[in-house]
Amino acid sequence: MSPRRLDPSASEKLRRILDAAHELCSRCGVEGARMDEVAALAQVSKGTLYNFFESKHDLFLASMIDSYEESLRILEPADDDGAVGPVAELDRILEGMARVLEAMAPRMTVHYQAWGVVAGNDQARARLYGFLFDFFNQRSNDIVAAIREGQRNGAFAPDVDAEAVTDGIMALLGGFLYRSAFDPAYSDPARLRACFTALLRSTFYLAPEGEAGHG
Amino acid sequence: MSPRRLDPSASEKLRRILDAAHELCSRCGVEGARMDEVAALAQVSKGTLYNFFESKHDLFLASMIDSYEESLRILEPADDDGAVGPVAELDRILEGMARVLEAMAPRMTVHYQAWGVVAGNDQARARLYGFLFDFFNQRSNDIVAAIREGQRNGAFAPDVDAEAVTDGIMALLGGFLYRSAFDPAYSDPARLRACFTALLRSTFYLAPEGEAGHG
Amino acid sequence: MSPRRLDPSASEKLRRILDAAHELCSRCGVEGARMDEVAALAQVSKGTLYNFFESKHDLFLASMIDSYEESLRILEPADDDGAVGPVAELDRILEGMARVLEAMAPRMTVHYQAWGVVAGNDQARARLYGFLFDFFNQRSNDIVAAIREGQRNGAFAPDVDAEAVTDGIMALLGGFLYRSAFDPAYSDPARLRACFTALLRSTFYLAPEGEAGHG
Amino acid sequence: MSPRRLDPSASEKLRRILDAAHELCSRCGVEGARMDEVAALAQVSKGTLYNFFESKHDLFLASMIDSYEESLRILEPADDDGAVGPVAELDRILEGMARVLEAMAPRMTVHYQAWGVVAGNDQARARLYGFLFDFFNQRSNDIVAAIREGQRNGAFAPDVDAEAVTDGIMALLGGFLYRSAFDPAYSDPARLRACFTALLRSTFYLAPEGEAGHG
DNA sequence: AATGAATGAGTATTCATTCAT
DNA sequence: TATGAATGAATACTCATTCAT
Repeated sequence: MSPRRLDPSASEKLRRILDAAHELCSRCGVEGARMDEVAALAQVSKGTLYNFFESKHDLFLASMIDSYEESLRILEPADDDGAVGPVAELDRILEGMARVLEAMAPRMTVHYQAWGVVAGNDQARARLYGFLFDFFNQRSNDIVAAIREGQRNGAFAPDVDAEAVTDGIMALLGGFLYRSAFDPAYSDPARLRACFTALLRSTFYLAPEGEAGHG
Repeated sequence: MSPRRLDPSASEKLRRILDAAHELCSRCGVEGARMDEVAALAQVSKGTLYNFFESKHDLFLASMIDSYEESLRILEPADDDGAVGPVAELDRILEGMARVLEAMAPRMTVHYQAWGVVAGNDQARARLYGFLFDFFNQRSNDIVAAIREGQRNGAFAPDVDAEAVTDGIMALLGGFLYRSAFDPAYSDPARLRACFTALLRSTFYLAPEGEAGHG
Repeated sequence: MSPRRLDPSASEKLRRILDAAHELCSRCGVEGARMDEVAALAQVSKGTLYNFFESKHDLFLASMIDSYEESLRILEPADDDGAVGPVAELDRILEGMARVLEAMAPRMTVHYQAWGVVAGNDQARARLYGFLFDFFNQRSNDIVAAIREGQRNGAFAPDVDAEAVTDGIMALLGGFLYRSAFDPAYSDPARLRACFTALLRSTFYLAPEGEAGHG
Repeated sequence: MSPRRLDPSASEKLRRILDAAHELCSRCGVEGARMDEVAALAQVSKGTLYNFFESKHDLFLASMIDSYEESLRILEPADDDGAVGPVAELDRILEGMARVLEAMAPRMTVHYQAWGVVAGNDQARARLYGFLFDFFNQRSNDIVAAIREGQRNGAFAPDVDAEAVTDGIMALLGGFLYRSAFDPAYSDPARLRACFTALLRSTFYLAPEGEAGHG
């Protein structure tokens, strides 16, 4: 009879908690954030926080990894736009990165704090580092594969060191993220795209240079 | 009459304090480090710490900026090796960056914590951000100037976007630093040099491509 | 229609709860025991605990008094073995005490904690102290009565201070209980019986000394 | 120049802390006592409490063991009153026990709480139990030695089981202590002395019975 | 009556900072 | 100027108790 308003499901609560932690972390830093405030902002009691997480460190680490994941989710939906060959594939990957920069830059203050949180806690560090290591390596593998495929079918210059170029592409993203933390100009995805163009297009795309390429 | 036991000079003490702070920061994180431990490791009393610094935050911020400066000092002495033109100048800059990576990578865990320390403290943040902003912009200006000089005297391709390439070069350093924090493979300067080669040489150095360049 | 799954009777549940409390009390102490654990061990919900008891203190106090009662129950069934005079009666009482020691010694760690629980709670203290006061005084009265009866009919020496001897007998039990908490040798009923023999028999039983006694 | 009022020495502070803990323990129980209150009562800061003790448990355990020691100290000074043989020696020991009862009875509420504190903490339990075990055994050895000596030189009846009597004497003290916790009548040393007289004198002192003894 | 997730008052403990010597 | 014992504000965390289902 009563509208039986379903108790906010556990996942809704978890969402509110993670968001509250993120918000406070970006406002005051992990050290400055208090569990009382997290609870108040998430509209749950402090006890409930501890039903979801073992400790403050646990909570904030989870919040920060969640924030990474949230920022990176932007890469995924594009997977199904019928990619038409390695050039388009690489374009798609680069464009994804520009969008990742856009999504992550406002969160860098929070992300960097993760290092403070995990320093001196081997388990937490392993978890965060593992997450980042895997993310970067998976992206790298995708890029290397696209370049090799392009070299095989003649779309890309054959003498390019695919691994070095891939390292460079990933590094460009990392470098913009790094710099955006203290220089907002580098959170602009257009600026990253300009880098891609300047450093990559002329280098190894044969097409933009007409049929000539480097040779 | 008294044995005139020479007090260790203030600068020696300061050195020991900064090093102790750095050491503890890398072992336990800023939050986990205690002033007691800093004092013990630096072989001074806790009171002495407060003769040098206003607060724990001040001390660790100073330690981290000192660590940055220490890592970047490697760039400076080379300034006087009679640079013979923009190509050599750029080579020198790139080589300096490889050495900076080598020097900074082992310290990244500490450096990243700076963000945690300064979050929620406007003054400290301004100081850290200002330091980094200035460092990166000065480097960028040097590089842009070298490229423009090279374009003016025909050493570099004229159609290259000097600013975008410069952003890219700086980003490569930043990106390697970022990634080295969780993937030791990226603290290897040889890997960064390989990136420079793959992404830059063929792009805008006219020389390696003969007098032809891109067109 | 419904399968009429018989709920375990309330008394069964109560039994499980009291036993669980006792078990945890002896493992971790009252302070260390948590209601969660009691509920889990008793296989009821936490809410059910509060249907039976007002509070944690109430529950543990009840558990401890129950444990006392359980240990002392051993004294009762013997009441009906046709006692044949004060000597046999006293023997029966002493033997009962040896059996009480045997039953209580393993529970002393728990019993002593009762004082911690009731300290600072006048009502609870009154309840526990009242219980113990009554038990000891009833036993004392029984013993005094037996001795006086024996003195009246010539079985015991007439010059013995019945009250002092009774205090002594009760104290022997109390003393063994006290010491058994930290020295397991004193939980051995044979050792208590040896005390009774050494201190009591020759003192005021006329019988063992032949018809002569002390005079 | 200034009166150089010596900082209260550490031992003075320690004394105040232990006494404050004892006081609060007897008023509210260990569980009910708060560190804030201990600090206030001892006129030190909470931090100082933790300079002396690892934890609340540690502090109260130390306070309780100190309280035992304090109560038992009453036994020691008498050692040098030229004891004139085993009868006087035993009298001295028994009188010491009566005085111990007098000193300890008001502290029993606190002493019993020790069990609550050490339950579930193996190390603390070992420390408390070890202390009590040693105290009781040392007293027992003294008593057994005095009885044997008396038997050797004919002062005591030779057929008395020295160990059993000793167990009994110690148990009388323990039993009075136990009972005094809930029945103040048993904190009266005269009542314990009456027990000694009733149970011991006629039993194995040869003297009071004239040359006759038991037979 | 039974459940157990949610609550939040209560407290032990920490550690940056001070200051008498 | 150096020391380090003392301080006490600050806060993570616990767990008895409640109550909607």
